[in-house]
Amino acid sequence: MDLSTKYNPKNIESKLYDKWIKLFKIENQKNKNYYIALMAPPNITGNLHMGHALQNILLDVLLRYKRMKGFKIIWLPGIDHAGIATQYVVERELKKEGLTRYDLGREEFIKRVWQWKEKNGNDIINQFKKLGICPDWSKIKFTLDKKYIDWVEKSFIEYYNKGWIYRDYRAVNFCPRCQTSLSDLELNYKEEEGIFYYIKYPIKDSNEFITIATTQPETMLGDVALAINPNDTRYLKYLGKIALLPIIKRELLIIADNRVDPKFGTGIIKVTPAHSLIDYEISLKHHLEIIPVINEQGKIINIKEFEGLSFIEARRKIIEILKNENLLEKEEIITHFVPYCDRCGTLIQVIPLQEWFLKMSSLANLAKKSIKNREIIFIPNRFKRISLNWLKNIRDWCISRKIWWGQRLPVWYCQICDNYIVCQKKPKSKCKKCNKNKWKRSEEVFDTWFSSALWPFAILYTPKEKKWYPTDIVFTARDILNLWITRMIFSGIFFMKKPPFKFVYVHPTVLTKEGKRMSKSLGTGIDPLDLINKYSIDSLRFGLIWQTSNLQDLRFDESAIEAGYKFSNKAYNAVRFFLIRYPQMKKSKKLSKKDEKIISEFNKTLKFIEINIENLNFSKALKKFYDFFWNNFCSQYIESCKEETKNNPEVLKNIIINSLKILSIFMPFLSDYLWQIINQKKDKYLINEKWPQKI
RNA sequence: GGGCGGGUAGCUCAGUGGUAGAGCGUCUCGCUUACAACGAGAAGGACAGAGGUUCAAUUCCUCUCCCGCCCACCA
Repeated sequence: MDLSTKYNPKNIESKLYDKWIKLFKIENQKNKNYYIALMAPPNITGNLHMGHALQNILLDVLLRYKRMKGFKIIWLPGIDHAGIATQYVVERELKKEGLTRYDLGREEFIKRVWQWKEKNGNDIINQFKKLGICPDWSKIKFTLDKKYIDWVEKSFIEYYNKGWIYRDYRAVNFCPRCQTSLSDLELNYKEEEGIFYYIKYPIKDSNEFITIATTQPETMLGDVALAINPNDTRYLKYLGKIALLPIIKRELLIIADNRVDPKFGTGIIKVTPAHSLIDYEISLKHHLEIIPVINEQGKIINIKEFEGLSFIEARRKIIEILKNENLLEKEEIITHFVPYCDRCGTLIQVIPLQEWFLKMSSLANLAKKSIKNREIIFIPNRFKRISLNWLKNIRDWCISRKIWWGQRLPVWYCQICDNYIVCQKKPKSKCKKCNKNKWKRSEEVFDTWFSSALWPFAILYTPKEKKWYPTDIVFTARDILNLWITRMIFSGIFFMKKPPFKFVYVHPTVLTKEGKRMSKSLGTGIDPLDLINKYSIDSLRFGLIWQTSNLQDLRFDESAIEAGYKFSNKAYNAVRFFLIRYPQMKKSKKLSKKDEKIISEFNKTLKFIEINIENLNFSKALKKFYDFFWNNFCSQYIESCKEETKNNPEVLKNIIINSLKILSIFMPFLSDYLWQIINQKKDKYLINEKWPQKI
């Protein structure tokens, strides 16, 4: 045995992983009982970031532990087509060539995205493999696999037949750059200064005015009513009267609705159902007309004097006219929250469109019930309130998107009239309304998250795979709790009659040491691959596990990775000590006091680690192991071996071997390497060993 | 407006109703035959602030102030 005094991970890590891959295969695992974990599929646009690294490393620790505890690990890897995100990236590529997606046309554009996917989509998988994690790579799934698509379509149809999916013309969030509607969760609100314009609306047949305040005066062109709070005695006298919309002179009925907050603004609102989500809801109750005045390009429509102006130009012109007519009472600078597109950062417009919606009330109740009944456990527990809170006041989910990259709705529109049919294959029958047979597939695609919501069961393609539902656990970042986790819960319960997982572990968000968000564009990102190159995979794993807590954030400190690097060497040298000191094993003797002590310390440590891994306290488990190994074992016991001739070398070997087994869930490369040396067994791997028992 | 997390050594964080701990950093001394990616030792903290409960509070309760996050239609 010829070992240098330094552990050199570089040569070892790359070779070992290739050997492990076949051990990860589900068919090659001998254990009987399943332990099933759900992988959050990364986007095909993505590059490995710290969040991925942390999430998958932690889950890998748990799964390696479970496997050694006797479970067959089911961990299916996958990638997500990520509709808007991917389309945006490819559009950006096109822009470099001076092209837009419209220059290519839909078909050609989609081809380009597929090309892009083939070229770059697997990068993320290769990067995931760098983490040393143990999913079965032979069963990789993609959200645009044929069978996956089939699940999504069938789910849509099942909801539709249940009466929960409907098509409607209504105000929705719209991104003018992406040219698509968005759900409430895909917006990013920024606090900004804005101008509150106080505008006087004359009361018909009187000299009186009432004043409303708005930050978007251009939308007044679409006003159809004014509304007060029914309990607001100041304005009750106006109830039922008619106000005249300035400039346009449209007659506006003054109505009452308790959604109006008397304390905000002047306590009176203008009702613009076309361009405000609340106003739309008010208009439903009062049967008001929708008058769209801003189109998908942000230009004014339907109003002669303003036709074709951008909404900003219209705003300027309107304010000017109001000033001239003495109808602008005042302007006030306020700070308010303004919605931007979460993907591309463009200012959101609310405009009315024909879209597809999923009724949420029943589904929300399904999810609520299972969370409240503790069929699903959030860890830490406080995170369940994020879900429950969202479900409590949820709106129907706009699931159609007008982008190109994604999965088309299984809807066929009649080319002749306004009829449509919901089904997977092109209808053969004639349209019942117009008796023609001209059907065209919808060009609308699904909200990516509709598809991701089905992930836990839509990735199960064969009868054998179908047994892998429900899963035991999912690890997630907290920013997609509702976007993804909550939606998987109700989808799973509805389609599979069981919640998709028992435990939801919410890991901290990785921030910079200064507490800033890690972001490439801000230059604050740290690339896990750089750290792997600089130290080693095991060191990265050690450092991330070390720093994990159940707090909301993790301020990343590279020194923890360094500690992992040093620890590798410590463990390596402990083994070296054994090999040098005891090249041949003598017959066993009685145990010394020191022997007994270290055995008892080991047993305590083992117990502590088991409890803490089961409870997902990864860093506590690792720190305990570190402390035991470095202080109790190396500094005390091994040191004592140098002098105490009474110590039993078998104890020394035993502790090392069992420690390597424990260490293998945290630092699998180092452990396997050392274990093979000390055991003199080639092609045997710790992942197939049993978790240590009390010595 | 509502909710949540945090404020402990220079940095990142553990921790407990009874005179404060780790990793990294700093200082001193050691290349002693597993390891200088190491060892021995040291410095360094009114545990955000105020009040309360208690024999005793960093730890429990209340309030305040900072930092961060989430939700909500604030027109």
